[in-house]
Amino acid sequence: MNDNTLLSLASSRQAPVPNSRLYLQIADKLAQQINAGELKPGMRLPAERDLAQQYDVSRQTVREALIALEVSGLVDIRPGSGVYVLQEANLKSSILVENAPGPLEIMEARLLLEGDAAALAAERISNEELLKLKAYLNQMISLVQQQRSAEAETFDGKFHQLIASATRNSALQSMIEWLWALRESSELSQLFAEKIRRQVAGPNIEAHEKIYLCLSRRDAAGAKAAMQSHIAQVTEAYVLLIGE
Amino acid sequence: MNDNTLLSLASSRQAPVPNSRLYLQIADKLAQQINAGELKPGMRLPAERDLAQQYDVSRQTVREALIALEVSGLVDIRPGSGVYVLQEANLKSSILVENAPGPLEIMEARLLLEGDAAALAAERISNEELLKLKAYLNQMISLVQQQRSAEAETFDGKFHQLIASATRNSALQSMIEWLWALRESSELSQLFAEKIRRQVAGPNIEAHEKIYLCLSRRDAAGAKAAMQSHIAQVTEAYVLLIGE
DNA sequence: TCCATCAAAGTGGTTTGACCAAAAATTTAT
DNA sequence: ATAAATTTTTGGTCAAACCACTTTGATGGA
Repeated sequence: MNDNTLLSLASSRQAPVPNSRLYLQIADKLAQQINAGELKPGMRLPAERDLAQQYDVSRQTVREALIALEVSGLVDIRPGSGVYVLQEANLKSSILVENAPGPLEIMEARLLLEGDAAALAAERISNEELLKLKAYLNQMISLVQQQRSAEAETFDGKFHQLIASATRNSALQSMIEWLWALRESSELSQLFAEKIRRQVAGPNIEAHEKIYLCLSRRDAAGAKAAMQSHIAQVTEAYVLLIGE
Repeated sequence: MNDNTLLSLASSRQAPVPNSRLYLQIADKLAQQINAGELKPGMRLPAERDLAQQYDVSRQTVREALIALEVSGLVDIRPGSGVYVLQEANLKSSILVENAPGPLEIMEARLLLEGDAAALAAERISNEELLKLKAYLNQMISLVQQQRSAEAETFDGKFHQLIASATRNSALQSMIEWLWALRESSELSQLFAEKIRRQVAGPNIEAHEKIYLCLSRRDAAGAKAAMQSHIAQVTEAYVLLIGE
């Protein structure tokens, strides 16, 4: 019965102690009214001040409850206007990634995505960004020469991230960020990176220089080819490791 | 091929429209740190009072941001103890928070990603999947003939999703799913889709047939070209709408 | 009468500062 | 060394303001 629509951390059905957090109780009550159809889509809820009085809590608590509802997709908060019911059947499909992609899948996706991104970036990158890119490259070179490959890799990441940002496409940028984060959160990928770090001095300087060169020349096709060749090379190292 | 002429009303990460709601800005910053891996799972965030000082906002605002993150499933708030990071590398979170990519950004990303995906799929798709694809296509045709364009579009989505799945690359698949989910969660994109639905009968059957044909022939280059031409056409319709 | 304009009221957004209860860290007593 | 008592830290809640924006409605001229 106690549906506890939001954040049902509770496995216990009828916990004598309801959620200790008041704003979640309020959020649940409102969510139940919405799901029960008492509050129909399009309707405006009472003002925060009224809800506070109605449930005998502070306005602040009501606000927190409403924010929870908004993030859940149940209501739409319109500043200066009010809070409006959006939907009653909340059956949106979760887009959660259950089975994390493997290292090779990540690299294949990077090959395609970052290749395209490099081509786009070549046409859209600003001179300031090119300077920043060059700076990253120099840091990378310096750190590699000092055998500090681990630190050099952080600039490797920044280098690629900056190119993603230069595409002026936040969707592309988000996806590339995600792929890198995946790599860092994957044990297997980390293991590969570790092994490779022992074998080679650090990030491939020449490959990055070539990418930078193509970008500075606004050579989209060249940048794409250079980026894909770079990533393919790293992937190759992965494959060799697996072969062992 | 790379139709980079897509004008970019791009809202880059650098200069996002400062959402008037401060707590969403804070939530976004924290979410980005989590997704970027700066805040790793299990880590405890600074105390609310510290975060408030760090971001130069009130503690109340920080609380609201944290509640949004909790409902999003990124953090776990433990009263009396602290706020802990739950997961990272979750593309979903980018939808819940602001800074959602615009319609044209989404389409540009789809052009690149789904183009590559079609090429990969041409080489890897199974006969069973081809049959399923054909079935989707037939349903689409039938629904379009009955003027039920809205329903036809659901099979449009399934069609593209199946191709993404046929790449055998879960990273690619997740990203394409994410792009579609973005489109559906974006008011502006929905508006566009609605307007287009009134103008045209429904999904472009010929374009989908051509894609299917190339896939069945295992023609990677052809599939990529067909897919990109298809998406470019839809994008073109968007651009025309903006022109009005 | 109509309607553009502007003032007032309503609404969410944010700040400040205070107090509480529970968890965690520290000290004290055994 | 262990257990108990105490202090500190942390999130949870309340309160009273003020702000910016939206909505409403009254006003006044055409």
